[in-house]
Amino acid sequence: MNNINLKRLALRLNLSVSTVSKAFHDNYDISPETKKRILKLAKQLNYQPNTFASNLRTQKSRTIAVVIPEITNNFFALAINGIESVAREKGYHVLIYLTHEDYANEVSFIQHLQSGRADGVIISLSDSARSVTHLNNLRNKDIPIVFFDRIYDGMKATKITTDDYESSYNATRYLIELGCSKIAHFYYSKDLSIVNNRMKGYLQALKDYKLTFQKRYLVGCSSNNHENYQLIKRHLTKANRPEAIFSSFENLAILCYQVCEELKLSIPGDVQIVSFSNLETAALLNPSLTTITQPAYEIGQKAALALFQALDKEGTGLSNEHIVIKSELIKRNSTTRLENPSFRKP
Amino acid sequence: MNNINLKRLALRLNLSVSTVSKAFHDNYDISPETKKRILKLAKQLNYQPNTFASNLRTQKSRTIAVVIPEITNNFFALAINGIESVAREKGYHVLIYLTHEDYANEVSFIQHLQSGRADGVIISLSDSARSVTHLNNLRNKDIPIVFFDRIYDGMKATKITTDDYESSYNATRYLIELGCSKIAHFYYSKDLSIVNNRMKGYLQALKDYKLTFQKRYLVGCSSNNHENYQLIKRHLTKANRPEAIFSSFENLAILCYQVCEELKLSIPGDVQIVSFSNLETAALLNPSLTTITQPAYEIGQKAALALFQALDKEGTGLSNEHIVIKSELIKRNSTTRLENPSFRKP
DNA sequence: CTGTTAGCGCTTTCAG
DNA sequence: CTGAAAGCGCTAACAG
Repeated sequence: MNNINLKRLALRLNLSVSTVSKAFHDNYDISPETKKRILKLAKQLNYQPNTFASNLRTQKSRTIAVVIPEITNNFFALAINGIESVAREKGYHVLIYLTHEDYANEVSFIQHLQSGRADGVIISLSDSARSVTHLNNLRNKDIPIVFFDRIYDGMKATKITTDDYESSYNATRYLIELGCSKIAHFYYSKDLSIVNNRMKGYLQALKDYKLTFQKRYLVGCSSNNHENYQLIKRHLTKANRPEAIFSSFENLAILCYQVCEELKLSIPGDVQIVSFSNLETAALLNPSLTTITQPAYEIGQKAALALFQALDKEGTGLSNEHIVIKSELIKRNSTTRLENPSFRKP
Repeated sequence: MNNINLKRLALRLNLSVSTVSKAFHDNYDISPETKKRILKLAKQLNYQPNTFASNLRTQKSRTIAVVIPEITNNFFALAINGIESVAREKGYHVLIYLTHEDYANEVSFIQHLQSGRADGVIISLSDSARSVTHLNNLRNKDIPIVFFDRIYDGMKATKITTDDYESSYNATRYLIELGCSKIAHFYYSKDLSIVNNRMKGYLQALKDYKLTFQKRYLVGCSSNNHENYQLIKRHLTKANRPEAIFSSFENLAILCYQVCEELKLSIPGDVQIVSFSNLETAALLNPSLTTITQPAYEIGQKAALALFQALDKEGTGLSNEHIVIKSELIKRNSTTRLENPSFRKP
């Protein structure tokens, strides 16, 4: 083991371990020359302090954990991008945990994170999450939590969401103003806070515009896309098929596209579609997709900033702030195109 | 600090620390009843062993690091998915580092990883990577490295790529067989292994089919998409504009789409486009996009498996295997559609 | 089957 | 300005 450590470094310099250690932590009294000598040899020998030893000693990991349902989804990918950008700036490391919408995974991850592996946790709840004792356990160990998008309201913690209710309301109104009266809403995971809010916005818009709500236009989907495909197909084949679709999730909208293609329904000629979606490139490729787009990168950044704030004033009582960020209704139709496409920034 | 640890657990049970410790490491001799007692109290008190203490002691972190250029890219997102799936199965944790194609970031991440924070590293090189002393430093600390997609050939390590040369050759041939003779190739980052191989496949196909290579159809792009947009526009406005485009990267293909839209060129009527792309949904939304699609999830899995193999037989000499995985040419045109869309699996 | 003990490598107080 | 020493929490060899 030619591994270099403080002790060996000290030995070669005829200094004590503590002196050498101090050289790496500026604030200590140590003569400039010795410091220079130490740093020089350290660089030369390519010395890297052992993370675990210092973590153990200081009880800090300089690491945050991000727990999300999935990553092959532009919203979460962008959010991680935002989180990583501020974490790196602060010299923190980022652990990733993917629940794949499985509550058991979520519990096991959170349970493990009590080990101190991370100083704080940013989480977007899994689809099937119910009990939250695992989250309470974590909190009892003074590990701060920040929720984003799929939040749990019952815990004192910073939460970051978008204006799901308002944007859904506006999207529905947009469809109504286009002249549609038969507007279907496709959703799943009724237990998720966001799903609920989106549905409420939809229902309220119908109400305000005096459209009678029809139960058959409220379509709860499952997590099985093949089943969903058939379900959607059935709905678009019926005599009374909807003139417009408002979808809670991008992948449901994509299924709608595929169904329309199979059924030779033109979009937006036969059916209008508006969906939550952050898949900018998809939208760019298909000019008839109107989307509600969440500023995922900013959400990620905000979440990370909130977490660091909590870490800084640790113990001073937890923030219970609920930050709501505006999402954008991006209207497109076959004749207009997006100006200044922002590509896959940043 | 109400934090529970081995010592406190032992105290409450009137046992020694070591006995308690043994209860958590099955293989030791310890009476079934004591073990049960210990585990019971541990669960009750919600005990979680301190990661850093055991890491420090065992010199193992049960953590791997993934260093990639970006994450808002379906290829890398899927790859992480694959990596995470096998890591979780093995009880490993995953650290994420995003270089944003910046070599300085790559160096600093790798430099830090010598601290032992991770047992091994999976990396796809940054765009601008040149010197590899940082990688050598890491290797000197016996931290295994696995390369994927954007590999560095000069180091003894497992490397996983797709058949870039062959798939590019086939894609080019496909365009030729459609009757195109003026085929442009758009690329960037000539230093990347994959870019080189893709270009070679393109050139060889031209040669084999006796098409004279024209320098102006070989278009090197930059990392600035706004510049690229203009560049592509210029190329598609010229009198002698290409009949087909073969693009090394998805985002360049998307720019082509946008340019075509602006110039009112129909795809595939006026211009055929084939591109490397893993953005399945985008392809689904736009039926005229023909893609070379890499099995990113499998690549991630293979990379992780290779890394764990290296970790297992640590010191027994490094593997220098180069695994090549086939990518798929998915042909689409406006009249056919994909059968059995796999959605965003898995 | 259980306990004692010696560190892993680092930080940090305290004494010189 | 430098050094000695204690200890973070855990593991594992060794003794009993």
